Amino acid sequence: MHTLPSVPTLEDVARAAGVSTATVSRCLNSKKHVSKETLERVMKAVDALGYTPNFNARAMAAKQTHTIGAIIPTMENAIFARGLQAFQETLHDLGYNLLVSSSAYQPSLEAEQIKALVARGADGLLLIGYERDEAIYDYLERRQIPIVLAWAYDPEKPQVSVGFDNRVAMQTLADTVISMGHRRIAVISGITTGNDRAALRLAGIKDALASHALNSESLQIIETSYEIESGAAAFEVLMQSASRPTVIMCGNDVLAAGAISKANELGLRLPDDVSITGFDDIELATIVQPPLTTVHVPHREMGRIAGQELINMVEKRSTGVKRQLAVSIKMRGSLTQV
Amino acid sequence: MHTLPSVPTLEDVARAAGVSTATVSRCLNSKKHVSKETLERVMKAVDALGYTPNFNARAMAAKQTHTIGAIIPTMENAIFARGLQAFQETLHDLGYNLLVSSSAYQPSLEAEQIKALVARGADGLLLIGYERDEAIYDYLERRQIPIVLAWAYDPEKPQVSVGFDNRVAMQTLADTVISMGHRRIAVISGITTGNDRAALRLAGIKDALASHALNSESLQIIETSYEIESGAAAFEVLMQSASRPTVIMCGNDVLAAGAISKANELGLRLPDDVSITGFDDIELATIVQPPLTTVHVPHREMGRIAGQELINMVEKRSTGVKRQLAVSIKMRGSLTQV
DNA sequence: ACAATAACTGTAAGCGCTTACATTTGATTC
DNA sequence: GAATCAAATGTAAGCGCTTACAGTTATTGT
Repeated sequence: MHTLPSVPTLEDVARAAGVSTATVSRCLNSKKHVSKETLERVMKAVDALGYTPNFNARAMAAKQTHTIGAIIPTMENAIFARGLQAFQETLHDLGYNLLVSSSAYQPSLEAEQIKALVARGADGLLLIGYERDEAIYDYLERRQIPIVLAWAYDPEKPQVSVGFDNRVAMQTLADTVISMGHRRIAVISGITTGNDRAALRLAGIKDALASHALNSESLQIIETSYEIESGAAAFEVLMQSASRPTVIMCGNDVLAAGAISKANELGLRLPDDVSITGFDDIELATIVQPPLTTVHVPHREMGRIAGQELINMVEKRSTGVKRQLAVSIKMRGSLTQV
Repeated sequence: MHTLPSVPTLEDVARAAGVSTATVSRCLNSKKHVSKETLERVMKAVDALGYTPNFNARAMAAKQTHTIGAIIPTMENAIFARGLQAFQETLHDLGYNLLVSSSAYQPSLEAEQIKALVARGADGLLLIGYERDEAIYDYLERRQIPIVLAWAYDPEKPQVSVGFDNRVAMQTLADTVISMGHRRIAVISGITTGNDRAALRLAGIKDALASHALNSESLQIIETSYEIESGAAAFEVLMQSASRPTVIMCGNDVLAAGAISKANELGLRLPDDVSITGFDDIELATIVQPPLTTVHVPHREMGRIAGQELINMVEKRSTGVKRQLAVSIKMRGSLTQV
């Protein structure tokens, strides 16, 4: 027969060390105002009992959790992986933890997750892009929860963001494509509803067409979810159309990877039969055959800066400064002259 | 001048609805023992105030959080993505939330994360593989936190697990490889220290060699981290060796993808110049060129069953039943006769 | 008409911490 | 040696919830 597995509390530690709970708490946190001997004795008791502070109790009493929440549209592919990794490393260095959840690209789910994270006591939030209900911004404002938006940058918007101009970035890529002689351009875009990045990238392509005095009416566009299979399916549809495109510009690398793998499956020769471009420059872009021409995004830098900026706000060292990052075109084998 | 942004509490709702806090709490939770009119009135107040329950306070009072923790070795690639997705969907259906963190394949970090998740009040935990310090199992036992281990299965071990026999699975693949005439076999394995899955997969290959009366002394093995670049680097080394292998068996699909992309980069023709195999059958396996021959793992099924099993344990409906899942060999273009 | 029962609702005691404030102790100053 | 001050520690009041228990009212049976 053995005793009930009771979890040790602060009080147990205090009793074991022969001090008050306040002293134990001070040992565990500030470390100030405690004599060296006491500290040692308390720590010994902590070890002996295998004590771990109860996070929820601590959060409730201290009204801060040292945890930051992040809500990204998807975890299923690597689009946000590298940036988030850098974000989390930065937070870790600054003494914060990260809680991540995914909204599956659904605004309503995102709203839910935001509330859940706030209810859990998140000290700050990282969100992707600008587009969301005004009520959510109000909600966060009211609870004084600092947020930074990543993967987007718009000087006009009031929110603090760390990112790049999706529209101009894609326009630049499209300019390159056009200058390489392509005229029959097709687009596999992400769903633009509720996703400002997808919408802006598409707009960027249209901008480029317009600036070259090309008609964007005839631009073939398929909007589909950001998944490999969707990219593959869309590619097949586009290649069956009457006027086959000479290039297919994809809203991100995942769609492009799907397109490339479908092309290989269909026995098409890339880039001679058709050129393909992506966006993001994730690992996948270098794995596919041929390697993908894409827009390089400084994921790690973005994550790192977002982390610093957010903690600055959380610790009230700043009210947040917007940061625009530079992107660049990464030329690889999937795009060729026509 | 506007009022301080104070967050509404249960008490505020109670006051607004003209009832006691207990009643509000009942409305929000059990819904039983409350009259219809009261419920309605309370809900109206909840809406009006924009009230969201404080998770930490709730956790502390109720001693359960309806959240499950999962610690996976990495989030940087998709190895665990699909399984985890299914796991989380299952939890969601059962009314639970998921908190995920990554141990970066480091046992000490995993231990830390486990404690953090427990401190946060996780009702149960999903862990990958068996190999970890006994002290951790004791710790969890003492706090009565149910766990299920996934991605591994060993009837001898006491812990509840949902997975497959990594050793036999890899042995089966190696058998196939050998029966296709390959004799000069090389291996790119994950780091086996602290990773039972990697170690067992490697052992499986040796088993196959032994059963074909082949000498495993001459087996070339490179142990490296589970990353694309590592796979690429290891591939290059192996192909420079005096007796070039005719096949390179990789510890997982990520390493294999790295190998394949390096092969393409080097201008090698696959699978004629060298065959390559993987393990896991993640999306990447179908994207690479040629598509990867690999061991198919039923990720979604594994995640789903793990979720059900764990919640059964959390809700004390069962003390947990181990589940072995079947895997299969997926033949694709990267493996050919020699 | 009255007791017994059922259906709601309220009271208040924690849950395990942090921290403002009070107290004690020991060192320092004149 | 009394007064002053700083450092270390203790006391106790919450933080925002849940829930056992008690109390109230309405309903039912006889």
